[in-house]
Amino acid sequence: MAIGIKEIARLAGVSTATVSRALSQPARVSPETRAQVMAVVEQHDYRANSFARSLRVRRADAVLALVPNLGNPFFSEIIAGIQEGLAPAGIDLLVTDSLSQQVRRQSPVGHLQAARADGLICLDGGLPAEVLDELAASDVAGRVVFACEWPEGRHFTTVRSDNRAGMALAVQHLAALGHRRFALLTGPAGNVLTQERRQGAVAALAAAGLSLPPEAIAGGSFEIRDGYRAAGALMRCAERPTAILCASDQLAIGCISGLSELGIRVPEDVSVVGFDDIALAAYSRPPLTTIRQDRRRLGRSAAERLLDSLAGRPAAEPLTTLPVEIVVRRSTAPAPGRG
Amino acid sequence: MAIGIKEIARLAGVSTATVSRALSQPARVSPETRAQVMAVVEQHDYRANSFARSLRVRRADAVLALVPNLGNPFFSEIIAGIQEGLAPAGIDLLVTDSLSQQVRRQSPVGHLQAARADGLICLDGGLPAEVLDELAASDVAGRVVFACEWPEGRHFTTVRSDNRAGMALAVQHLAALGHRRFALLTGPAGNVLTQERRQGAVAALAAAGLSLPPEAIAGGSFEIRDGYRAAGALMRCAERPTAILCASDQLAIGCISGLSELGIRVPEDVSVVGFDDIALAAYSRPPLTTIRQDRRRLGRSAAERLLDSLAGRPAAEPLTTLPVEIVVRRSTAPAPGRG
DNA sequence: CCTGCCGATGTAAACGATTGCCAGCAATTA
DNA sequence: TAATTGCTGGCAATCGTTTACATCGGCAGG
Repeated sequence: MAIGIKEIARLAGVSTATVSRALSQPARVSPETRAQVMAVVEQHDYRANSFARSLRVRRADAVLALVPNLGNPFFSEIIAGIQEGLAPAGIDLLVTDSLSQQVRRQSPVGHLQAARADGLICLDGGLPAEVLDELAASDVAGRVVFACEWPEGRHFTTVRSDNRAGMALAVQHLAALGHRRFALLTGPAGNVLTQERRQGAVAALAAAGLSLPPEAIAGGSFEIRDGYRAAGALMRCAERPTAILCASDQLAIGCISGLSELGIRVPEDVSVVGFDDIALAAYSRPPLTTIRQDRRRLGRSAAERLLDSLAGRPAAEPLTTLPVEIVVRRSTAPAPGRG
Repeated sequence: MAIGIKEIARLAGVSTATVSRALSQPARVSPETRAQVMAVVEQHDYRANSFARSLRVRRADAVLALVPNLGNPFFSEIIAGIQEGLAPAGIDLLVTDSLSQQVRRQSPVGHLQAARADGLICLDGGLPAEVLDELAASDVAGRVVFACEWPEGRHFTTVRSDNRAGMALAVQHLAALGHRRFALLTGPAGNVLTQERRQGAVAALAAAGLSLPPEAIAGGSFEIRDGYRAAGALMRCAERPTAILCASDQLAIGCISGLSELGIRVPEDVSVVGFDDIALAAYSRPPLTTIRQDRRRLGRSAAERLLDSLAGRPAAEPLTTLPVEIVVRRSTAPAPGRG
């Protein structure tokens, strides 16, 4: 089918070694020979078989990204960032999701063991312990980077946003608007982002002399639907909150939607802050005040970290924390009665 | 580093041939031998080097998905569907975007030529002609499937949604509500979906005895921002439309946002219909009436089509058109004055 | 003129699996 | 008893590269 190096060598009247060298280390062959080889190469647009090459050099030139759920649009921007970081190095990107891995009972480490990928970028902080143990094995750990989420109590290279600082920004913004009664819509239980953001919120509230009563905490996923559902629950609190902190923009949008069903106006009656700044945040009604995390940069940074590590220049600091910022739009306003 | 088949063979006291057979054709070795081999295999959790295997069997067990823009969340669901269709067959998914390919001046065909991927699923209908020519080459064409978008005037295997029927459903719904003055927010010029959807709209309007004046057509991308911008333009029409057909949900959401800035209420003053039924459509305000296309199924179907084709059972019909349906929510209402 | 060196090229051995072919052996059949 | 059949398992070629090492002129220095 496809033409091979032997045939190119024959047509150019040189040995296969020379063809190989003409392509990968041009300085090693004389200009005339190189031109001669290149002519034949281009004429047949020959491309070296990547498997033979990978087999020989023991390098896949590919990395695997493991995503909790490929269908979740939240991750697309991160994936794009990863791709962006990988492309200049000519590294290919394989993707798969944790779900299908589990279903097929195979571990992502398989790809590394089979030499199919040189490294792994993992966006799922909730991997089972036995998988984490595999990843922590000495010959694998150096080829793994966690991005966005990460498993607790482990020591993998990790790139993440400053989740606590983000929640602190949200709290400060709302407190400055005079809000005193807060509620929190959290993500899934056990998720590390849920915990970080909650702790960030609690700490910032404490710093402002405020607290978060247990009944003012709802949620349980990052999904729109749960934001919608939780709106009702929060409004049944004895002390109705005037400000709702959400662990994701999706939760915030669902929540606003649920509030409006109840005849509660945002931001007049209640202020809502999201987290992430997804594309739609600016165009939801009302436009959402939220914490922006640069997901593309997160991905790019993870890719670069991994590339460094694969090239044998491990970062001094295994933990990279990217800054976040607050984007004030129109879902937040002064607390009622302080107009 | 990783253990090889030779070592496994030695430890199990058999030849490499037997190890290979024990793993890939268990029936070919006796139960005792198999057990013996498997014990050693599991003890070292040996995984055959995928490159050596691919080199020998001349199969990558991987396909490449080419996406116009990885960062666009619209595609994530399709990608998830592709992965879903590929996983049962044990095929890996490589992804890249058209943009980074262009920047690096390399064609996606390169991956096929280099034997890195067995096939290509292309979500970008706007590839340059020379790339399409490469793809149409006889030894490549059978390994390519277009999904969602497709290039016109070519004969690639294609899986798509019934875009025309979708627009017809939208028109019929609005016409039944008494609307007579329509506007259309289109996607990017030259995009095949833009054309299909426009033609679907025009045809359905004609069937209802209605027409679409040129000044009632705006847009130019599928992005939110352009929906927002276009809202103003449409409202400056001499004959203000009472119904706006949008080529994407993002356009619709942007448009509604723009209309609300102008003090125009949806659906009281103007009805708006989207296209796609993205996750947020149900939770935007008002909840969006839209045409649902099953993006996951689209991806799955494309993967299956490609797998069939790679396995040498090409479909009788190169074109697969998936049904769409209308989801009526609250962004549409009877035309003003017909309460 | 000889020696040594250097740059350009070729030779051939890996890389790690799969698989066609064949041999050995036991069980079945004539 | 001899011949046939069927099942196991080993040998070795093969997939298409890369690269260590050998080779071969040519040229400069002695």
